[in-house]
Amino acid sequence: MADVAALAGVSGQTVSRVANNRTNVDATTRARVRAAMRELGYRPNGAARALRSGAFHGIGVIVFELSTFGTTRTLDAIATAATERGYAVNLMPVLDINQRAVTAAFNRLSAQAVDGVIILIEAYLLDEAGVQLPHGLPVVVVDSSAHYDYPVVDTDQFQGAGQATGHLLDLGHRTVWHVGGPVTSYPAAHRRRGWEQTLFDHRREVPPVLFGDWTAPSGYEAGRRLAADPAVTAIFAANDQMALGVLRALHEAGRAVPGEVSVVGFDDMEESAHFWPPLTTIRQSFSALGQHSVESLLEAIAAGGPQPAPISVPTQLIVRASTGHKNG
Amino acid sequence: MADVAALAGVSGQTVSRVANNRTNVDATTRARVRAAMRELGYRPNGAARALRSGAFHGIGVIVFELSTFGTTRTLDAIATAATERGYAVNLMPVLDINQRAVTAAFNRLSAQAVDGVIILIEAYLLDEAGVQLPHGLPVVVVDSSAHYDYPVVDTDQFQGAGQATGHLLDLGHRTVWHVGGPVTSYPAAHRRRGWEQTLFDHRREVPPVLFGDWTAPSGYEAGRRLAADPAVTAIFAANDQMALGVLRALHEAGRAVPGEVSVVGFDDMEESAHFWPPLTTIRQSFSALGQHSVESLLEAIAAGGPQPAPISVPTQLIVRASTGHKNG
DNA sequence: CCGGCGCGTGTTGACGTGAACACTACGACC
DNA sequence: GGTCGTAGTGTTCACGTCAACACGCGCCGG
Repeated sequence: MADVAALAGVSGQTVSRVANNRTNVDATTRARVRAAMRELGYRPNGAARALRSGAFHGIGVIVFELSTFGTTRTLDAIATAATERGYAVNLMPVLDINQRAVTAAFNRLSAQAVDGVIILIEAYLLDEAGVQLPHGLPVVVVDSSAHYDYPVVDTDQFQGAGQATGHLLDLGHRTVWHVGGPVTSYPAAHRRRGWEQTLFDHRREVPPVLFGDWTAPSGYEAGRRLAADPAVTAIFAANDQMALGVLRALHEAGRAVPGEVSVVGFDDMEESAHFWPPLTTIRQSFSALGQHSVESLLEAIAAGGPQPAPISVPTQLIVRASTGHKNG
Repeated sequence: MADVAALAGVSGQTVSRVANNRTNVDATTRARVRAAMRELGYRPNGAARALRSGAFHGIGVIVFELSTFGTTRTLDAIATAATERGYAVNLMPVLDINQRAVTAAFNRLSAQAVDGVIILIEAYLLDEAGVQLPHGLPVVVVDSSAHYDYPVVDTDQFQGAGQATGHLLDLGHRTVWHVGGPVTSYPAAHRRRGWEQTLFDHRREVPPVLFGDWTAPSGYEAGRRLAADPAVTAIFAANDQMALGVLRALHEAGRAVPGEVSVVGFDDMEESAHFWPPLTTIRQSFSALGQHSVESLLEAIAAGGPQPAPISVPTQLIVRASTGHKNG
C-alpha cells in the first residue's frame, strides 16, 4: 500500500479510501491511485483488514465426506448464499470418523479466520467426540437432532418419510417394507419413525427394518433379501442410492418394477429420474437448506450470539415410474 | 492474549510461545498459561498471525458447480490433502457462467486470504472471461488444455477414451458411436479425440458425434436417437451420467444391454456399479488429481512462483455387465 | 473583511501476533 | 572465583489497514 501511495503521490489513507470506494476523494486523485494500483498489482491484504475490523467475513463449514450426495448439494447452496452476501467459505473436512479427528477439526477451526461455523456432519459424531465448541463463535447445525443450544436447520425428514409411505399405501399396498440408513444416524432415525408412524396410523403391520449404510451396495444387499420374499410389494428406501441397489436386486431376481414391486427413494438426485425405471422419490430442497443455514448464521453473527430458531424445510413427493398399484 | 498473559502472570510473548508449542518454556509456566487459556476461552487470532507471518496457510479453490460429480470428488481430495498439510481451503464459487461472474470471483479472490489458487473450472471459461490472474499468486489449473504458464494437473482423458473405445472394438464391434460432452469443454474434446484416434488407428468408420451436456437427460435424448438405429451396437458416452440416460433410452426402446448394444461410460461414479445393467466405465482417480494439485500448488508457493510441471493422471478400464461381444 | 463551514487530504495510532533482542539466574568448567 | 553458556522470560517493534482527528484551502454570509 505504501508503494502505491508513493507512486500516486498521496498518503496511504487516500489509497485506503479509494480501495473502499469512499466518496470523499477527488476524481482525478482517485484515477491516479487506481492507475498506481494496477501498475503495481496491488491487492489489499485481507489479514490486515480482518485484524483492523475485527471481522473476517468468512464462515467455516465442517463436513465429513463430500462424496455423499446431500452434503455436496447443501454445501453448494451454502457457498452460493455466503458468496452472495460477501462471505468467504472455509472448508473444514473431518478426515476420519473418530473422536481424535473430529477434535482435531475443531482445533483447526479455532485457529481459522471465520466469524461463524456451519456444522454439516451428523450430530451423533459430535456427541461421541464430546467436542467442546469454541466460546463466542456462532454455530448453526444442519441436523434436526442436535440438542445443543444452537440454531438448527434441517429437512423435515419425518414428513418426507410419511409422504413416501402414504403414497405406497394409497396405491393399495398392504404394508411397506423399509431399507433404513445407519442405526447411528439421526436423519435415518427420523425417516424410520416417519415410516413407522404412518403405518401405525393406517393400522398396518410394521415389517422388520433392513439397515443399510446409505450406499448402493448396502441397498443391493437388502434388496436381495426382500426380492426373495413374495409378500414384499412395496419398499421405501431411506435414500436414492440404496433404492438404486434395491432396483438392481429386483431386476436380477426377475421381479418387475412396478408390476410386482413398487420402490420409493429419498433425496431426488439428478440421476434418479433416469434410473430404470425412473424412481419415485422424496425431493429435499438442498438449496433452501443451505440458504437458511447461512441466513441463520449471519443473523447469529450480527446479534453477537447464537439464538435458537429451528427451521424445518418441507419435502415434496415426486411420482415416477417405479411405483404403481398393487397387482397393477 | 493480553488477558491470558495477565491471568497467568506472564508476558504476552510467553503466551505466544505456549500457543506455538515452543520448547523453551518451563513446564509449570506452560501449564499455568494453558489453564488461563482454557479459562478465558482464548483462541489465537488467525488474521494477526497471517499479518505477522505474511502467509495465510490457506488456498483458494475456484469452482463452478459442485453438483457435477467430478468436481465434487476432486474438491474432496483437495480439501483432504490441504488439511493434512495444515492448509485451509477457501471455496470460491463462480455463480454464473459469464464474464462478469468469473471476473467477480477473481476480484473476490484478490481480497481473500489465500497463498495460492486451484482452478477447477474449465479453461475455456477463463479464456472467454479474459480474466487477468493476480500477479504473484501461485495458481494450479486442473484442466489439461490450459495454455497459461501455470502448472497443470489433469486426468489423461485421451488415454481413457482410447481404453473405452479399444475395449468395445476388442469385443468384436465394427465401430463405436460416441455421446460427447459439450463442444466448448476441452476435457470433452480430449475424450472425443481419444475415441476418434482409436477408431482411426483400427481403420474403422467414424460415426457422427451426438453432443450432450454431461447430464443424464441429454444422454437420454442422444440414446433415443441411437436406439432407433439398428446399426448401432456399441456406444461410448463421455461420462457416466449420460451413459445412464443412454441405458434408459435403450431399455425403453426394448434393446437389450449388452445383448444388442454395449455401453461404456467415463468417471466411475459410486452408483455406476449398480446401474441396470452395471456399467462398464473408465475410472478416474480423483483423489490422485486432488492430491497432485495441492502438491503442485504448495511447491509453487514454496518456490515463490509458479513452475510449469504438467501432471497427467492415468485412467483404468472397469469392465462390468453393460458390455459384451457383438451378437453375444 | 472576517469568521465559519465543508471538502479533500495527511498524520497518528491501534488491532494481535511473533521475531529479534535484552536480560536474569544458575550451573559448568577452567 | 571468575567466565561463559544456557534455559526461561520480558521488552520492543513492525506487519497492513482504517478510524479518528487534524489541517489547509476556497467559498459563503454577515
